[in-house]
Amino acid sequence: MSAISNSNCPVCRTAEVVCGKWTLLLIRDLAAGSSRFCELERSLEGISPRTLSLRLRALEEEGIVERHTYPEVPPRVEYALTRKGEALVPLIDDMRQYGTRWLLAEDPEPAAV
Amino acid sequence: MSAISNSNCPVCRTAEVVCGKWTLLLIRDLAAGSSRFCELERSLEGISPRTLSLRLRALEEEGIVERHTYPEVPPRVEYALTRKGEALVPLIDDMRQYGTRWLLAEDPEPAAV
DNA sequence: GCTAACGCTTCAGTTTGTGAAGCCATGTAG
DNA sequence: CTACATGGCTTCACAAACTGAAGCGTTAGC
Repeated sequence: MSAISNSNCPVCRTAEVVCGKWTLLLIRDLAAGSSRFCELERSLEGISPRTLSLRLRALEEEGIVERHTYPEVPPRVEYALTRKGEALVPLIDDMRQYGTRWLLAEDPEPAAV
Repeated sequence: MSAISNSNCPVCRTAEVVCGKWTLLLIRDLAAGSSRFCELERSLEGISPRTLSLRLRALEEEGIVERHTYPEVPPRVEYALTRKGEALVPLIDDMRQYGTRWLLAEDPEPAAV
């Protein structure tokens, strides 16, 4: 995604980090304990390996994901959230709440909070 | 964006609604009181009118945005968040917090919450 | 020798988003 | 009378993002 306007606006900055397709789901899976490329690939049903690779690289550059390689055969690479990445988890929790209440519930307008 | 995998997963469902470029910023502006097309267009510096139009239409179909037209000259159209749309505001607040703490702060790892 | 596993990369093709221009109606300025 | 502005879009040609299938390099198992 090319830049989103105002770079002093915290919402815009976060939007830039987060707005690629799959990004939030990828972070969700990393937060849930997935760590290997093929594991993520299977969990994110439908993602192309190219996109996954690009996302991981971009998030690594942002300091949101850490990459550790182990020189084994077959090769093993593990990805994990940094603290900066974990700080995005509340956002995902909100998404889960929203989806549960407004997109999946039978009664779309439940009583109260 | 074409579908994201699992349609029973609340996070995936929310991601589908929210992952288009500009969507979250648009909701932020609607939450902040903007309501007219040209107002949004000016506020979302860099958005193309086509994209704004598509976003508004899609969000209207989702029941997140309401559209009211007034038969005046020049014509007036006002957009507003529904309750389902307002329910997304916490997500934007999280983004603001995240952006402020992790993307704009000078010390990227501030003491505590 | 064939296949599978892992972590990718490459390629052609589709989907999304951009930026500039245009449309329709009217009011106001020159 | 003509020109231009306003609001809310649509249309178009182009660029960026994403997809799906195939392939690569290494080694282990059948």
